[in-house]
Amino acid sequence: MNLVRIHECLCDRTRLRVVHLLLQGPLCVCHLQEVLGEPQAKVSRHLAYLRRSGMVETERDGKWVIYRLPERRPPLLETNLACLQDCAAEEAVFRRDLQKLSKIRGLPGRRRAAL
Amino acid sequence: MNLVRIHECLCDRTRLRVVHLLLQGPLCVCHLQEVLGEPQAKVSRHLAYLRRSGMVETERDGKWVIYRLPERRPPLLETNLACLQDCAAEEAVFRRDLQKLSKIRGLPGRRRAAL
DNA sequence: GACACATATTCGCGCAAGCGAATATGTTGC
DNA sequence: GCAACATATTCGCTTGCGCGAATATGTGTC
Repeated sequence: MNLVRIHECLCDRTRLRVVHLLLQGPLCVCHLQEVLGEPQAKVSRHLAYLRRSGMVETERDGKWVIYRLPERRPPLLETNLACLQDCAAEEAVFRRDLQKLSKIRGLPGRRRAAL
Repeated sequence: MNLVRIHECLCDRTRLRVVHLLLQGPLCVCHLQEVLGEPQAKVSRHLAYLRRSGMVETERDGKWVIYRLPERRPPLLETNLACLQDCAAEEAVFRRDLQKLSKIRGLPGRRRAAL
């Protein structure tokens, strides 16, 4: 995980939104899809990209796959994630994503995947 | 200047080194070239990229062209530059670049471009 | 085993990036 | 005007990206 890698992960709008959402905590793919409102294949491909880059980790929970930022993060990554956290408030997309996310989470939910 | 743009600027090793160097202050192209040790056309092309993206500004001083980070920076940019400043210490390339830069600057210099 | 749901992968495409080599443009000093 | 220096641009090429469409894989349920 070097600086170039990190920025490569974040230089696409969809991936940026994904990482930002994961800053709030682990999420299953279906929740990510719902918040992003992007086609399934697209989301999945970007998640694969992030996984290959070491930006996210996965864990299977029955039918679902949970994505999370790594627990132990090297300083480089930590610093950049903190930066993203700061910056996200500045752009409307991210604020909207957070709203959508909290709605989905607040839902009575026929599934309890990825809280 | 949105977040994606910023990360696009920083997702290439050469551009990352350029921006990091410019954090130390304005520089003329020839100094940048010397520190980077990359072919002229390559440096120039990446500088053009950064200029088109609004990441850097230029000013001509006789034969030389001086590149600098914008004086007035929107918060997004400022935050990310601070982040880069923090992170650069972690990777050897950047430390080496700083050393080379100070050597060049310390030089008796047949030119006084871009201090 | 068949089905439904969740997720991943493959394919074919268009497009932009990055590169070295060559060439063009701008500036200064004679 | 010409030579020398500084910088920018163009060309032709290869490579990787992001996409939608289609298909494959994995997992619970009946």
